[in-house]
Amino acid sequence: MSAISTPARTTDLPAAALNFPVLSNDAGWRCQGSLWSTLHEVCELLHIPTPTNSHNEDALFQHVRYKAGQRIHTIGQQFENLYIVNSGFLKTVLIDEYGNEQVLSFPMKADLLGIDAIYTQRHASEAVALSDCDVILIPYKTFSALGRTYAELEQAMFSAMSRELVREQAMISMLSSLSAEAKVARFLTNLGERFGQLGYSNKVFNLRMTRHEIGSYLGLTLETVSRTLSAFNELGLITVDQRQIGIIDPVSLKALRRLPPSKSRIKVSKIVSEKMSEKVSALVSKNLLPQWSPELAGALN
Amino acid sequence: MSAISTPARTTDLPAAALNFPVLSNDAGWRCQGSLWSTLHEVCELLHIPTPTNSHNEDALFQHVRYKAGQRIHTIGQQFENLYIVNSGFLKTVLIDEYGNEQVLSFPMKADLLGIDAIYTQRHASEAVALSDCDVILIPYKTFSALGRTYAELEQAMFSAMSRELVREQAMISMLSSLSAEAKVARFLTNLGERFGQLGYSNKVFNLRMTRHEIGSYLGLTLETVSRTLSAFNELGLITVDQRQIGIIDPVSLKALRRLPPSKSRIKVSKIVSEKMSEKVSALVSKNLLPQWSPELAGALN
DNA sequence: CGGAAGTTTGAGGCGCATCAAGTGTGGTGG
DNA sequence: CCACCACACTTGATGCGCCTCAAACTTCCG
Repeated sequence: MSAISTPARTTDLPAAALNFPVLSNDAGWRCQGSLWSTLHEVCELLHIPTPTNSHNEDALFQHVRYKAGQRIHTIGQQFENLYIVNSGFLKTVLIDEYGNEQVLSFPMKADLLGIDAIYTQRHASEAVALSDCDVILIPYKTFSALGRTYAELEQAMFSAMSRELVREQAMISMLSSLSAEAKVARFLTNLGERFGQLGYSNKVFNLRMTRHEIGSYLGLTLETVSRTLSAFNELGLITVDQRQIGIIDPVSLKALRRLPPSKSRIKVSKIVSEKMSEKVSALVSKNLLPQWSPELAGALN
Repeated sequence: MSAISTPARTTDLPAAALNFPVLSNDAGWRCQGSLWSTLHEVCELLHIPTPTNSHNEDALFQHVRYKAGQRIHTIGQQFENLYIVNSGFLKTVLIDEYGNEQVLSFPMKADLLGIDAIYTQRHASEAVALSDCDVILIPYKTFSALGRTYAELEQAMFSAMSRELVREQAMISMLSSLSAEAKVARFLTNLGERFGQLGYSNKVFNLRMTRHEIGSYLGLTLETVSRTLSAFNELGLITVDQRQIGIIDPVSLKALRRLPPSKSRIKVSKIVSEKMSEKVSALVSKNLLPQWSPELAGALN
């Protein structure tokens, strides 16, 4: 991961002369693309309405290309830009006090990066390209100014940050209450759905990340991830060929859970398992069964 | 938790007649306080600079009092207000599809509630008073309008949301990489620090939440929380008397960790444990030792 | 072609959940 | 006022889910 194969740096960036937020940092060389996007194009990418009365003389936003392995920003780096993924796949990671990586997300097209830097004015996490990427650079100063002009923009930003907050809350809930199988199952279906929203197949796709990165993201070891994928494969829920995933039975995958973690609430779990255990265990091997699923619960009423 | 002892609802709310964001929901009766705060007072509470040129004719913000057990907002409830805690202690929880509670945070004075509702315009979580509370109500419409006037306000909001994002990221990291002991230790020291910032003692304080709620927050069972507290007590790191906690050795508590979860990075862990194991294990019983702490790492160089 | 990195699979062990029983405690009603 | 009950907490016994360690295999890339 951290071994970045830095391509030979041929020339210095001419853009450094501009009073634009300077592009040079130690995260690695970036091949400066010639593409620039208008505010309208950016809004379209993010699926937010273009501000009314926006003029063409509004700022243009620079595209920057990154090769797989390069970092978009690093922890502690001065905050200057927000980033929007235009194409490619990345990961964001936290590095703890002892050098351990914690994967936080796998951003892809239309995702927004860098908002965790607003508070301290320094990036709290690191974003690394998992494939070649095209990223749109939004200078925060420019964004702020635009926000003062177009209230819709500011509103969209609040909305995006709120959504991210909710996503992380769901992550927290998942991390502390789901079994390893359920985590992997959800990971696969969520990834499929995201690919689907981007126009790709939601059934067959390539994992861009290693088992290790998946494990870090889900709070598991890479061995557990590998074993779980193999188990799903044997059960006929998915097909696995290295990083090529085919989702065969998305319904069962989504239903895959574990018993409620404790006596938090209703005490039906025991009844369910007593009534259904032999029946269920006959259906699927091990405890990879979609037990405690809505269907099951409904079937008992 | 979910068994709220709803006080006898004596009369209906007279305030429902106002065109103010209506105070009546099914979350329970609220004793309407007579207190109102100015924008200046709110900014002071949040430790953000009061907008320059702000006039006294700016909106006033209503205080609302809640008794322990009452809900400030519920999941799915229409989003109308942000809330700022003026006094008291609460918890925010997510309820999953099967009724299980997931505690997300324990807000106290100066904390902001409700920002996770901006995205969907419905509250994604539930806020419950753990003690009698005084909460300031900020109608989102009012806030938006003020934000358009005072750019500093909007900036402060972005900052607050970004901070919350970073906090949740740290939570995710902790949930997936720390041992039970380390989680509880961090929980105690963090809580102490927060009390300290509010002017209370950071060494001696009362837990306002049950072991079950702590467990939910940390991704543990209540039994494990209880056992860990007892163990810390026997080791002389803290004192425990029901919910009364005394922190005796904050340094060791903070240093308390676990080995890196895997071969994520540097491979010194083995060397460390080989060199130090007998020495360390002689110092403290079990594996409650502050191993892999900065001090230890430094001691080997 | 060789080495590094990623992946799979197995064997074994430990951390924490689970189940269970008993003790304290605060609130409620007799 | 005390008795009672629901609830919170403690502590022990047991088991299993997932981590850890290890070895072989595959893929990729210089």
